[in-house]
Formats: sequence, structure tokens, C-alpha cells
Amino acid sequence: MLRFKEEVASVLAPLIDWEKEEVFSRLEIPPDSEFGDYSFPCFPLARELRQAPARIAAELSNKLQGKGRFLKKVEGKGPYLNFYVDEQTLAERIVAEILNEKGDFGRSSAGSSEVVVIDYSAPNIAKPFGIGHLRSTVIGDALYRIYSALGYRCIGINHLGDWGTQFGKLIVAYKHWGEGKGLQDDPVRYLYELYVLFHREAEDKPELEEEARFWFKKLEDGDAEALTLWQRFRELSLAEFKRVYEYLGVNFDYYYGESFYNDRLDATLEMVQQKNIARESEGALVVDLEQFGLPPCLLRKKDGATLYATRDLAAAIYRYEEYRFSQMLYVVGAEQKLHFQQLFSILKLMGYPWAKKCKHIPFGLIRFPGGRMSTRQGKTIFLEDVVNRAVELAEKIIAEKNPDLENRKEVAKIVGVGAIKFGDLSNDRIKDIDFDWEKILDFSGETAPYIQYSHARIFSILRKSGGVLASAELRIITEEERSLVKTLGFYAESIERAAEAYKPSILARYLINLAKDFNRFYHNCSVLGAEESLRQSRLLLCAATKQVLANGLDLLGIGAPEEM
RNA sequence: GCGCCUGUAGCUCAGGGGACAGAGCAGUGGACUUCUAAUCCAUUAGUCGGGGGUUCGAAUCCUCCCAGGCGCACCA
Repeated sequence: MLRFKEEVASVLAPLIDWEKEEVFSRLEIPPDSEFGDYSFPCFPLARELRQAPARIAAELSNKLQGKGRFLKKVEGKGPYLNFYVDEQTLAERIVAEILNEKGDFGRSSAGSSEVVVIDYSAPNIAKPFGIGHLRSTVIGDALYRIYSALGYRCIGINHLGDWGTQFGKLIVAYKHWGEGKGLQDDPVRYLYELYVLFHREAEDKPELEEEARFWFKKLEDGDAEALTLWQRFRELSLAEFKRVYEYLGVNFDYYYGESFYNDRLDATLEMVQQKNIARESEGALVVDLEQFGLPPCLLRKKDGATLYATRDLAAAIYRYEEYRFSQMLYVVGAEQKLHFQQLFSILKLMGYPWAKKCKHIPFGLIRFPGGRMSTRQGKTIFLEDVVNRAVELAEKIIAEKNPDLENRKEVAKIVGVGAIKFGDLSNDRIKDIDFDWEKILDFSGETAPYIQYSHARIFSILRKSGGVLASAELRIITEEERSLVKTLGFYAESIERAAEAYKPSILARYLINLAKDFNRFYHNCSVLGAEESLRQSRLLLCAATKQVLANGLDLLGIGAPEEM
């Protein structure tokens, strides 16, 4: 529809003596398709022309009659000038384009190979991969795919939480209460139990906290015993995480965790001190950020150990040196907003002009109805449990509805995983989510299975059709067909808007709308049963819709089964 | 206390300053000898948290207030 919008802008602009871009940005999508596909409110013209908006609209509509290739008609309706697209022309262009470009439809080279570093997922070693980590993982993965589709060169980094005081805690817990067998059998859950146990014990024995800090300091100082334990914890956890990523179909270019920057921390702190932006305070090293309206940021503890911020600072500098990114996105929970404001401010103080290319992409918390999830208190839900239940449910539904399906397990996985991912991607990421088993396991309505089901239905039609004639003529005659064609025309824009706002939910919503349009079409327009020329035309529409559904789902990291 | 985020139908949420505010779920009633009923159709439902303001026009922008959430130096 972009071409149509541009066309409208260029025919209207000269008539009212505006810049084309100005008209373009003023065009809007009417609340009802009855009022056309784009409309131009004439209120702003009223003052310049000293006429009533309605009259201006009427006059302009007269002057515009018969213009444009995509323009079917123009109407003045009250103060609005309504433009109607010619669905026939649009269909001919868009369907041909989709069927030509296939999996590449919607891709572009707009990003001209600029580098975008995306930091996402970043689970803590020593903590289970909970449902809370899902958001960063799927949103980051989707942004990676969307930006790559727009021609950016993406670098996905999993900034593992593999360093820090929690390892001191874990080492202490393991030394006190641990044994090798539990660690061997189910390392992540075992470490998690130790972690919870530590916090429970520490309530009565605060000296444990001190002991944990001591052990982390030993770790940073290269103590052999601490390092051996740390390495073992890290390796076992990482192996499990990788299994989860594999299952989810999420990839990273690098697993550079916090510990990766260890040998750069001293140099980083030296630089900070050299630039004279830090000061000693109560034995610790802090950077004052008053000029940014922020509280001071601590970079070194009084015992000499480093902090999260220190490692993030080193990481940011390393990444710029290494990749010369045009943007760096941190897909991290909104509760860390202050941390990133501080981090970016320190980069500014250090004189890095690229500091402004760093962006925090925040998202809301996943909460229990009763309150926040807390790893420390053992209140968390394992991602694997959620995914397993979703896949099981999908399998059960397949067994009922399509018992003969051959690759049932495979399809159940695509549907179950898709449902979980989509649940997280379809709403504005900034909002908190109340965790609800019933909702997350609901496969009807605005869900991934709904979209996948539409895709499978089309596949079924195409399978039975005996082939699609690419040269067939399109005949767009029903309201359902018109609506479907127009929605197909909006695909590219939905990707661009999703990228611009860093919101995969915009693309997710689009796909829901497309699937809805298709299902309406499906119910009201027979494809295989239609007379031959109409049948050919509708098969083309089906093939195009199928392609766009699959392409769009792929950008969200969700599969599109041929049958389900 | 200070800062940030959120507040739209019973529930979960869409809503790109503009035309009577829209979906999904739940409820009710319909549609499978016809391309997969994980679908479709119909129907009920709202002081867009509240008050001011900017604008020809505000759910959308500004401001104050209320409610919930999240942060605010040795955690990440």
C-alpha cells in the first residue's frame, strides 16, 4: 500500500501547494474501509484557503477525478478527502511480487549492511532458565530477524550472567551443603536449589553473605578452587541453556558472557580514572552523574571486586571497537532502566560519540497473580515446563483433530513453541504480563496456532488443487478478496514499523489481521469449487497469502507447518 | 521521599492527534454429507483512572492528582 499512499501524496500535493512529504505524513487510514483506504483531513487547509473544510474536500475531489494508477476513486466526505485503492490493480502487482520473491518478499536492503549489535536473553548461570527470561530471548530473536530482513548486519550476543557475587553464593552453598551427584544428574535445578537454600539460610546467618562476597573476590583474584567450581557450574549450565535455545530455535553469534570481559576490567577502570570522571567514596570507586540527573554509579567495590556496571562498560567499549555498530540494542527488562541510563551516561562522560547509538529496549515483568517472581525465594516457573506443557497440549489436539498426521510430534513442537513465543510477542513489550497457565495454553483466537492453522488450511487447498497457474488472471470480486489483497499490501510497512519501534508486536498484530482476513475469505469464497477462471484467481490469492503468513511468522521465529 | 512505567468492555489487550473507541477470551444463539470447526457468523458490554490545559479536533500531547508496578551505592 506504500505505493498507493505515495501516489495519493503526489497527486494531491500540487493541488494544494504542499510538499509531497507533508501530504504523505498527513494521510491517515480511516476508521472504516467504507471511508476509503487513505484519507486526508482538510482542516489544516481551512485557514490558508479561508474556506470550510467540507467545501475544500468537495472541490479537491472534483479536481482529482481520474488521476493515478492505483486510485479507484476519490470522494469528499464531510471535511475528509477519501481515497479508494483499485484492488484489481493492487492485486495484480502485489500477488505477482509475492509469488516472484517468495521467501524474500518483504525483505529489503534499507539497512545497507549497517551493523546492529543485539544483546538479548542473557540468562544467569546458576539460575534456571525461567519464564522471565523468555521475553528477552524471543523479543531479541525477533528483532534480530526483523533487522536482518531489512538489510542490517546483526550481531547477536548472549551476555550470560556468568560472573558476579552470585557465584560467591553458589560456591559457599556448594561447599557447605553440596555433593557431586545432584550436580551431575540435573545441574541447573540442583544449582537452583542450592541458590534458594543459600538465601533461606542467609536470613538467619547474615555472615553467609559476607562469605559469599569473600569467595567472589577470590574468584576474581584467580583462586584455583573457586575457578574450578565456577568453571564446572558454568559449563553444566551452559550446556542446558544451549539445549533450550536449540529447542526454541533461537541463535546467537556469540556467547560472550560477563566473564569474557574479565581481562579488560582493569584497563577499563584505569581509563575511567584517567579521564577524571570517577572518585573514591567510602573505599569504593564511583562516577557522579548528577549532571544527568542520575544517582552515582558504582564501578568498584571497597574490597576491590567489580560490579555488573563495570563489566557492561567494558563490554560496550569492546563491542564498539570490534564491530563499529551503528546501533546497539540491549533487550533487557524495564527494571534495569536506571542501570542503562547510568551506563550510557558514563560512556558519554568518557567522550565516546557512539554512546548515543546505544539503546535500551525495555520490557515489562512477568508476574505471578500474587506478586513478582523471585528466584531467591524459589518462586519461579521453568521455561521448559511451560514449553513442554504447550507441546503436549498441541499433540493432544492433533490426536483429536487430525489423527492421521504423520509427523505429529514435529508439528506439535512447532505449534506449542509458536504459541508460547507468540504470547510474548503479540503484546506491547513494555507491559507487565500476569502469568496464567490457562491463557498461555489457549490456542484459539489471537494466537500463533490461529495463524499457523490458516497457513495449514491454505496448504491443504493448494495440495488438492493440482497446481497454481502463475499466469492466471486475478479477478477480485468479493469484499473478502478486496480486504485480503489490501492487507497483503500492508506487509512491508508492518515490518518497517516493527523495526522502527523495536516492537515485534506490530508485525504479530499484522499477521493476526491477515489470518483473520483469510479465514473470512475461506468461509465465504469457495476456491476449489469456483468456476475455472475464478478458481485460478483464488488459488493465486491463496498462494500469496500462504507465503506472507510463512514469511511473517519466520521473522518472529515461529514455524509454519504445512499440515496440523 | 525522589524518579520511571502502566491504567481502554467482566478478563487479557489493540488503537500511527482526526470521522459513531476496536479485537480476543468468557457468556448467549447459530454454521461441519461442501477447500482441516485450533474456524466462521450474530449478540451483550466502555465516565478510554480523575481534574485542568493546548488544539478546528485528545484514549493519544502538556500539567496536577489517584491507583498499581518497577527502580533509587558495594546484587544482576
